[in-house]
Amino acid sequence: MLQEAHASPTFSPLYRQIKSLILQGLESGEWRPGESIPSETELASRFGVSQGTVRKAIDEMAAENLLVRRQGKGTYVASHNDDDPRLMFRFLRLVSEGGKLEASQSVPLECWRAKAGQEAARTLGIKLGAPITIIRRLLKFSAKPVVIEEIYLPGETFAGLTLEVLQEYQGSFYGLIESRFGVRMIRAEERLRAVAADRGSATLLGVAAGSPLLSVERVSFTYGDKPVEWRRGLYSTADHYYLNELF
Amino acid sequence: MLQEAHASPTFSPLYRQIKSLILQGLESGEWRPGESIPSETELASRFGVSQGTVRKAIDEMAAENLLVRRQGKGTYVASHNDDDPRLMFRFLRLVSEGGKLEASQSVPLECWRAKAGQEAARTLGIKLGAPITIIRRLLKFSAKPVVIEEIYLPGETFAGLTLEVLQEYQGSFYGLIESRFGVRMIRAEERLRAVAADRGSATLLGVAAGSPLLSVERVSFTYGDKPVEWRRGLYSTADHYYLNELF
DNA sequence: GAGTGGTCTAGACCACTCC
DNA sequence: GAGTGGTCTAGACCACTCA
Repeated sequence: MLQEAHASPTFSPLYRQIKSLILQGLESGEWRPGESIPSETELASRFGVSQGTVRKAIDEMAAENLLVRRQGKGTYVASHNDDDPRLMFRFLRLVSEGGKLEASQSVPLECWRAKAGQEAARTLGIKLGAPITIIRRLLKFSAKPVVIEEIYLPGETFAGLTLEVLQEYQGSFYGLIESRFGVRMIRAEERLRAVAADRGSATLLGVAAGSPLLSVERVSFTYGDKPVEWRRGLYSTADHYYLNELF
Repeated sequence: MLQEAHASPTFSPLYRQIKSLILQGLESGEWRPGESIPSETELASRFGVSQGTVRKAIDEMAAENLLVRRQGKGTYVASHNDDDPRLMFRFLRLVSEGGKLEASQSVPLECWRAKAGQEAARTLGIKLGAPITIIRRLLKFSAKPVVIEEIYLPGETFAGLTLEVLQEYQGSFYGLIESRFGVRMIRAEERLRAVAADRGSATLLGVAAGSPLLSVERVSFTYGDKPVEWRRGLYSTADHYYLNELF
């Protein structure tokens, strides 16, 4: 079953093999977001390795935000539907000028089907003309509109997504995607530029047309580095800023 | 010397105590950037703990980019004067539209002394009116100006810094700071906004006045979370973008 | 008190680098 | 071949959670 540690020319340490076995369990849905995975000793005996080896595998996955360890309780599959708002809005980097944490509110505006254009097809890795779902929404902080964004999703996977569903759901967008469609976002890339506000966006955000806005383009990935979301947001950075930590 | 693992109410595991001992060695200059620290076995016997405990301490420090492990050779103090450009320009997130790696070139414009104003004093944690050094410089990619920035440094520490020194130095700015003044940047926070180009910046960047620019404000920290640099950059994002990975 | 993750140890062996 | 970091094991004990 398991590769001998040093037998192969494409050498991969045992704990990485264990890691990818656990990953398989996550991908296949054997352990769902929010649930606990088996204990370290249980996994060790199941895979026929020592507890320390399982531990190292889990350590890495916890560092990648795939798993969450809770001492005395167990190890859990990370979820966007968590009590902790830092996990819930993991990907939102926008902070108010004062620095205090503000509750953000999502206001879905539209949701419709379309066919993938050149760019959407390329970034989402689907065929040109394949069905996609597009969402337009507004993000408000303290009742003030701060972000307007469009979200592009591969249509096959998200067939049941409607404006009503979006309006009803309490919690983060990724929480919805996860619990309703079983798709877990685990990683994203953002490309930031400064752009001038077009008329429509300016009106929605309550700024003058042509005023500078922060353009944030995001591609999100699920297991296996598969892209499953492409979005473009325009951020009004008068009273808020995009915070990034560098290490 | 070392705290018994479980004796104190302010419990701190052994490997964290080892970690802070190694950190002391870095802060005090016992081991300098680019040099190797003693081997794990050596440190283990010196601190009277097992190799595994030292290993865990070093693991964390390597994850924080304070140390670099090199199998078969040893563990080295991370440096901004490294062959690897990913370490050299660790904090620069700007990428050209094509995505290909471009050589960036720094063009120092001015360097003068001043007294800290309200904002500089607060962010750098120094007294109002304390001496500071200000640098203005241009960053070029493929000979095109893309970034104009001003850098504020607490003056005491960087007394010998002049325009000539900046012009002569080959390598990254943090490399210079590190080798010439012994100050290691280990962490930074960036605040991003979209702003309109003022006349002067527009001219230098070769864009129209009023066109949108990405404002990047950075505070850099050295050991002990002490702020030692405040800079504000204006990025022209016509042919480049700011790339950020989210996990 | 049973079960979980968290820490620490001691020892064996492998992979890599350099002489 | 000597020395370094990298992997793996087995076992002990601690801290935390929950019933």
